[in-house]
Amino acid sequence: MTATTPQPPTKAQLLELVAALGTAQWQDFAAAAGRHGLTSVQAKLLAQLKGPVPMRGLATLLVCDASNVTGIVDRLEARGLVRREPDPADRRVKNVVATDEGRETIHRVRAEMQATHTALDALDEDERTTLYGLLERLRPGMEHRA
Amino acid sequence: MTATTPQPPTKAQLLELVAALGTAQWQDFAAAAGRHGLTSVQAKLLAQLKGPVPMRGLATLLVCDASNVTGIVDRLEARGLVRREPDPADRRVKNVVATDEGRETIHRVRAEMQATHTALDALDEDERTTLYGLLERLRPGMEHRA
DNA sequence: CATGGATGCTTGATGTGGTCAAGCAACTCG
DNA sequence: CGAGTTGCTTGACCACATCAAGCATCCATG
Repeated sequence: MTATTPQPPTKAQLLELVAALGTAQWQDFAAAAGRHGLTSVQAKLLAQLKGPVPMRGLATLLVCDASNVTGIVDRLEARGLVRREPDPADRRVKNVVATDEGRETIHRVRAEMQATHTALDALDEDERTTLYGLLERLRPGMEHRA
Repeated sequence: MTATTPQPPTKAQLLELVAALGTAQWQDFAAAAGRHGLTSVQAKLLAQLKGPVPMRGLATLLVCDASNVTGIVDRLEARGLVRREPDPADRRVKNVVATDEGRETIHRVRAEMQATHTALDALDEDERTTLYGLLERLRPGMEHRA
């Protein structure tokens, strides 16, 4: 059942498969976030905070309106997972940083994505390298969206 | 450019890459749907309708509450993209079917996912076959989520 | 400088998507 | 027949998405 397949998959099939996987991983992420009382969007925002990020930057990263970020950060801040601090260089800007608890929480969420982790275990190192290489070639084209 | 890479990617890196690709594809899908006046969820529902599907089935497919489906189908029906028809075998059930316009619309949405299509063009047939095989091995583990 | 235009953030209005609890109609099975 | 189950809708409520408006601050140009 290995590659004796003379039939390469349709672009549509491949597309569908990528979509299914993306969805599955997203569900897994959302479920893990939910166990910690976070919505998936809140968790996604938290995941971006490796350092201080201005509100505007978060809007860009999340591909949404800036006014939207205000509310999400409000709720995260209310739970003490995130802090707004003034930017020393520009008083308009508020930089968002994860608190210790915030970092801890998002770390756990990632670790708890069991379905995704066990799925990846199905591949050995060579296969992962191959997959990584192929996926990386797909990425750039996805990004230059208008 | 075959496997002379001695460094296999971390699971975390691979995971992140899959997530990024899934997000990019989703954005592409949402944008295409938006151009036709549909939200991404509406388009996703429409994409499931290859035949008649009961409301309950849609809830399962979309992994959400049945009460949620009511509203989404309401809005699609108001635009004439979808119809509710009674199930001959069970009068409780309402089967949702896409209208001609609905099928046409979702078909166009798929076709307009330019970023995704051009990304896939970066791979030749062999690579697509390889990728498909690898991704398929990932899928089952993603699905048996509780 | 001074002032006009950009930029960063928040607020408010509005629509959609998500949950849950409750309700009704219809099926099923003892 | 009657009790329980299932399928769908409704209503209440919150999160998230957009847009338009507003305010503070920055910046560039005169």
